[in-house]
Amino acid sequence: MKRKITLKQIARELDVSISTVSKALRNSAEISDDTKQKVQAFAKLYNYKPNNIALSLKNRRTNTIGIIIPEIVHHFFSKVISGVELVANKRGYNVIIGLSNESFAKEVINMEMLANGSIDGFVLSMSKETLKLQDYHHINETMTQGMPIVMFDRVVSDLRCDKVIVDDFNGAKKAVKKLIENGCKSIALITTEDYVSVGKLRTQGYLEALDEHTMTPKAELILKIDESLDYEAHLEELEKEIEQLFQSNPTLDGVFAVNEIYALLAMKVARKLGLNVPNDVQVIGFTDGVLSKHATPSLTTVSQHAQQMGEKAAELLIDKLESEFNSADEEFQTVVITTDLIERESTK
Amino acid sequence: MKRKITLKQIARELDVSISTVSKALRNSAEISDDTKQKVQAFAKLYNYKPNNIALSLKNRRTNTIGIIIPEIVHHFFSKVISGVELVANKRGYNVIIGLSNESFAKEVINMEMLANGSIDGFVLSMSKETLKLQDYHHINETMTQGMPIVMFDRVVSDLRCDKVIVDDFNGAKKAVKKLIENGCKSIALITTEDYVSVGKLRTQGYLEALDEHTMTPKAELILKIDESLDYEAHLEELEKEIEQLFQSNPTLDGVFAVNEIYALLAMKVARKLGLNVPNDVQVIGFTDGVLSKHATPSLTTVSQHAQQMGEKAAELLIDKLESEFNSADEEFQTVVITTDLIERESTK
DNA sequence: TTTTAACACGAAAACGTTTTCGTGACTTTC
DNA sequence: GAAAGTCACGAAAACGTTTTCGTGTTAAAA
Repeated sequence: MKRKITLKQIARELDVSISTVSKALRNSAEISDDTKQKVQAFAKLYNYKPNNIALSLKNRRTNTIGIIIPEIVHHFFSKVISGVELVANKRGYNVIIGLSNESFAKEVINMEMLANGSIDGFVLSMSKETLKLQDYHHINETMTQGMPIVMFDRVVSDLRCDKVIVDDFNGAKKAVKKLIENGCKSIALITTEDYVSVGKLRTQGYLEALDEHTMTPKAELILKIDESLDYEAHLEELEKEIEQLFQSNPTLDGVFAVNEIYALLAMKVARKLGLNVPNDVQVIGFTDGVLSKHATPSLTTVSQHAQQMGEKAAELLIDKLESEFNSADEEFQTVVITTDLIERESTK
Repeated sequence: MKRKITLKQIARELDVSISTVSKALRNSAEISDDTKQKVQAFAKLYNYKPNNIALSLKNRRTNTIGIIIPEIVHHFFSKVISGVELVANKRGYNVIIGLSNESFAKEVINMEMLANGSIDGFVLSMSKETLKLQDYHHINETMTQGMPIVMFDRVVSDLRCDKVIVDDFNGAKKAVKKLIENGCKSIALITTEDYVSVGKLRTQGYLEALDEHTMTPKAELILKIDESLDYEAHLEELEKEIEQLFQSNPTLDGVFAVNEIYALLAMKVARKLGLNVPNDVQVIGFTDGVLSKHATPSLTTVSQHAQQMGEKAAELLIDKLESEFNSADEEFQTVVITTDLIERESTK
């Protein structure tokens, strides 16, 4: 088990100084061609590669960016990572991940762990708990120490940093308008509690669309799912709630759901109640995950372009990292990724 | 934008030596209580945290593990990462990801990038291209340099390292036996080309199950999908192939597919041909992804316990890292994660 | 009083780089 | 033949730690 070879070892072996080796490898004009050749050949033979850690220490930059997300087993987030990784690699950066599991404490710990020199900057999406507690001290402290942060999707507008967000409001509005144009008269909304900014905006889009068509929103058509019975764990209760929604609104002919699972469940309930999708009731979801594409009938959704979000976030971060001179001007951008309505079989 | 504070700065500020500060913070007995208190208070005030990079350089270990996977937008792989991250964090390690996108070149580049000091060891699953080319020099070189590797899922048995694999053979066998016991007489297999070890083993399991029930396999019941038309991109062609399979085998009453997509497509085709699942034809897939759970009818699958694989792989790796003394004995384990058959609506 | 021991701290090396600044040996120039 | 310039290389500092080994001061023991 031989260790990796270092400059020092090459120097000793070739009976020159460390400086000479270093310069020879970087093709410095200071070194004679003879020596260069000798050194380079030797280095190649022993497969010398400079030690990243030593470089990081010397340069005070790691060429690594950290990404903090609530969970990774999730089509949207993994797609974002994919985008981040793509541009990071293209620009010579590595990506290190931290999962918060929607927990405030884990988010803080993870960030502190990475902020101590391991990375040059963060791309992050906040955990639900953090959003609920509205405690952003860890974010602020990190930024104060000169470490740039780019937030995406689950952002909070007060924080002074770059942001990449989805056009939740217009995405939702577009979807609901589509339902209306397709002839729906009684459109339900299945959404989350309001503290997740994303859910709130989508709700507003729903209301706005109704308003523009002079339809009055009815409280009984809006179902807010308690986050505590998050999907996977409590699918059946969730289904019951949605069934109840259908039963107490017999005229229901359209559903807009803020995520895939809610939409799929709505279709399932409809089928169970003998309703045909899309003939009796049309359904639109949010997030272009695998479920929408492979469901039967396949689901019309609002596509978020997650990969593009990741790419943009990484670009913003790296741009900031590489223009380090502007310590003063400090201007932050918010990039909005537009949504597309992908029409499939669940709408007419 | 103030930089993070260092030992040197604290030392200068408090007019003591760097050594004293370091020792005081680590509560060394060499330092008087007076000085300790002073130093610790100051450090706390300025939120001192030791610089990870400097520590890594000094200790020659980064407490970071690298994970190389073919893609991340994939339920199985993201679940594995989730498992790796879980135990890594529990044991004080960070996780850095590298995506190969199923490309040999990217796999090599990524590994070289990380192997130069950034990480202490690898968890990896090989790209299809690497498996096809059978070029493992990068793996061997990395191991020669004393960097441990744990492979999972897509492994190659010749390589001398720890491995974590799924019991593909028995998983497949169990599934097919289930179909047989449920009364299927004509069972199709939808699989991949053989060079992906995983596909090969599942095929063998299928054959073995038939054999044990003295059923003779028929070539026309085995559909090998060409990898080049991998899912997502060529869904329609794929569907046609499967439809052809159904039509040229009218007595078909069972399907075992080596992944979710193939299984879902089989159900779709069956429905299209007026066949009821599970009454006319029963279907079992492989991989416990989201699709299986949320499909209609929901899909009976062989569960791979991806998260558990990740956890186990990380444990093996960290165990090896932390027992560094055994440079000689070099014994490697192969852990087999057993599969479970999760019965849902697509079987009787 | 002298020797010894305990105490509290500092200097310096080491981890592996890059880079600045010398410096000795030649070569050129007048 | 002396001054100046070029060439090829080495010493050392710096990045931020930890740790080993002094060392000067004071208190206890002889």
